[in-house]
Amino acid sequence: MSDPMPHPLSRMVAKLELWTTFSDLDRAALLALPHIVRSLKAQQYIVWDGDQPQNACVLLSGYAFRHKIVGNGGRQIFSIHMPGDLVDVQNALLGRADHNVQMLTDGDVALIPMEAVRRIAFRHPHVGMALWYETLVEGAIFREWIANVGRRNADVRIAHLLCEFAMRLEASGLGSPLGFTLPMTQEQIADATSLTPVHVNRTLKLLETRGLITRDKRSVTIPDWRQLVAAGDFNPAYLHLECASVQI
Amino acid sequence: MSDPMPHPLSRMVAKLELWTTFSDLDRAALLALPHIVRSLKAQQYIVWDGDQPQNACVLLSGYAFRHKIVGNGGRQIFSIHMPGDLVDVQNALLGRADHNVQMLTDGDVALIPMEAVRRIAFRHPHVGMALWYETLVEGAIFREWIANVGRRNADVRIAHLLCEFAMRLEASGLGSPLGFTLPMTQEQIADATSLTPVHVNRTLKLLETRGLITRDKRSVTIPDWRQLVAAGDFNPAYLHLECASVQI
DNA sequence: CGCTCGTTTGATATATTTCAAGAATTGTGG
DNA sequence: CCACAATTCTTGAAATATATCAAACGAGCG
Repeated sequence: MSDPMPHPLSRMVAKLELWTTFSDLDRAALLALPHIVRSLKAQQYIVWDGDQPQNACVLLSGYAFRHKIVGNGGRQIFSIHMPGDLVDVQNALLGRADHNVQMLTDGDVALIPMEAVRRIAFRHPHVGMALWYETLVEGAIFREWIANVGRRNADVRIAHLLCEFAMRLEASGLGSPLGFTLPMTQEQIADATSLTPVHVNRTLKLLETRGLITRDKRSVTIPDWRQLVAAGDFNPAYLHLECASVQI
Repeated sequence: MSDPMPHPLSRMVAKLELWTTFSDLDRAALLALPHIVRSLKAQQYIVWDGDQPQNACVLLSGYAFRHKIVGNGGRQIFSIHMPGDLVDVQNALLGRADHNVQMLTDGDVALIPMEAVRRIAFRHPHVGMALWYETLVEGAIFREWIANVGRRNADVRIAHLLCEFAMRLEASGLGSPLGFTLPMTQEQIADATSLTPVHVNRTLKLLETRGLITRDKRSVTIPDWRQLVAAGDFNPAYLHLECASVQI
């Protein structure tokens, strides 16, 4: 009488349904997408900058991130992904990858032939629409990151990153948003906030001193959500989760 | 025997056709989109952060930009738009605007009821696909901006901005990419590159001293495209214009 | 248990910001 | 079309947030 094994893509479907309502047919078509599951190790690449990937990729478990290396050797991280996220349609659909997608931790991914994704978008307009929405929201998040990296100080940037991660965890129904493990080294946090590992270290310490967070290794607890939101200049509107009625 | 007055939306259609091939029906449906044309003055807002816009918006002439104001009062510009660009579907489709869209210069826009856009995306899958592509490419550009602002020095950032602008001008078939007028004040350049107006001024002067650009008021000429590309760490791959065979 | 990778801390360097004021350009009303 | 007002641009000097360099410390792993 245990839970039936959930379909590997069900988390992704649930996430897409944040944006539209699917008919049973739409849902069935999504779950019927051909795919193979791969287990990957931390640090393993899913897509390399310059690749011509043939598959879309859904993260089933673990965490992943996207990044690019610039001319002076610096690395910039663009996003952190959690289970259920479509970690790559962009590169696959556009034909040639313009950035890297890499595992942050060990985890599983599902690879879906891009042709099948294209087909489902054509034949099931609501699915196509949901994919478009997904891309639009991602764009909104990128805009916020440009502002974060461009116009906020180190402490605000990091607080903002923590708020976003917490809120997206909550929206994905993964763990508690006020106490979680941030699966990133300080160097990775630095590359996500355009800082130096050294400065990230000092700034995290500062946030802790200010009573905004508590840390133990990589686990973070947030004693007072409102305070962290204020410190991080965090306005969740850009995540467009209204309909999902995510509240912390 | 003069040119027939071109359809106001034809530039937009041409731009979308960079991403797919349309049937005559698709093209006709796009040109038949209901719309009203508005003339706007420089600085006028098209969308305010927080709005619930009911229309998508196509830029017909002039320049526009998107930006957001952060908590400390800083402004971050996310993109510069030129004629033919869809300057707003994102806010209209997502329901509530998460940033501002504003005219950079005087110009005309076409407002299209969002419902009509949604309908055409449903009924004309190739159009829906092109819109999705458009959004994906925009995401790629945002990623590059995150990297630009986050991991490059002032001189490289500004050179990169100039390269992108030149290349997109060329791709849009507007003016010459090696000599153009950048319709931005130095303060706006500062907000696009996350710098200070003062520092932009000094850095532009530096680029000029290094022989990378020549300036006269707001017009810029690029004596040697390759050199500027090198100085700006500019790799146009992220614009995904391959098919458009844009060469400078 | 030793090694590697990540974290922590200190001292110093630097790119960029801030503040301030004058010059030039653009816009505008008479 | 001129004169005044308002931006925008330019330049200098001083301040600062963050980067760089360097080294020790700690924790996980084979």
